[in-house]
Amino acid sequence: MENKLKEFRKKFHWSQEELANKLEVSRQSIISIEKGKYTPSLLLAFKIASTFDVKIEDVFIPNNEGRI
Amino acid sequence: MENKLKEFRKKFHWSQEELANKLEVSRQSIISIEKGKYTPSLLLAFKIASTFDVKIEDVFIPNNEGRI
DNA sequence: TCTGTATGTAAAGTAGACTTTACGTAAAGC
DNA sequence: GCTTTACGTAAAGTCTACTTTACATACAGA
Repeated sequence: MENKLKEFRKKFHWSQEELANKLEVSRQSIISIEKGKYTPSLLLAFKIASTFDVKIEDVFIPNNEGRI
Repeated sequence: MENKLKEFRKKFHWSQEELANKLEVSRQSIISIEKGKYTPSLLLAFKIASTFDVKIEDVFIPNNEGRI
């Protein structure tokens, strides 16, 4: 699962910590998602999309290789 | 997190087992999601949406009360 | 040089998504 | 009555999303 979290965050000029606060998650979660260490839950994905005022599909791109 | 999984499944005239096979998950997962026992992972949500040829937002509706 | 801001790694713990197995029930058809 | 199909519950196990804490690095500015 690829994502454009970092691009969107930069676009809004937010630090990882600011974004974490807005999303009510830890900064570690932001780092891990940006670095592709894991894919967020559906709920967090919804929150991320609405924070950037876009659709989930605009931020997250599922891979062929994507496991369930 | 509300969802319209059952509605879409009925619309396509699929049993829970058929849908589970298409999505490559267990029938238990389908039951649990339909019954609202848990919300699927982002990857599974993507698969569900593409199976019904709609967007994630068409199937899943985040609640106000939604925890992360 | 010291301080603050931003980013990153590592490790251990908790909660929940998902699996497998097994069993229960109700309806439909022979 | 028996079998098949569809739906549901329960319980125990695995994996991973997410947390907290602590430490490291690099850069900017006074």
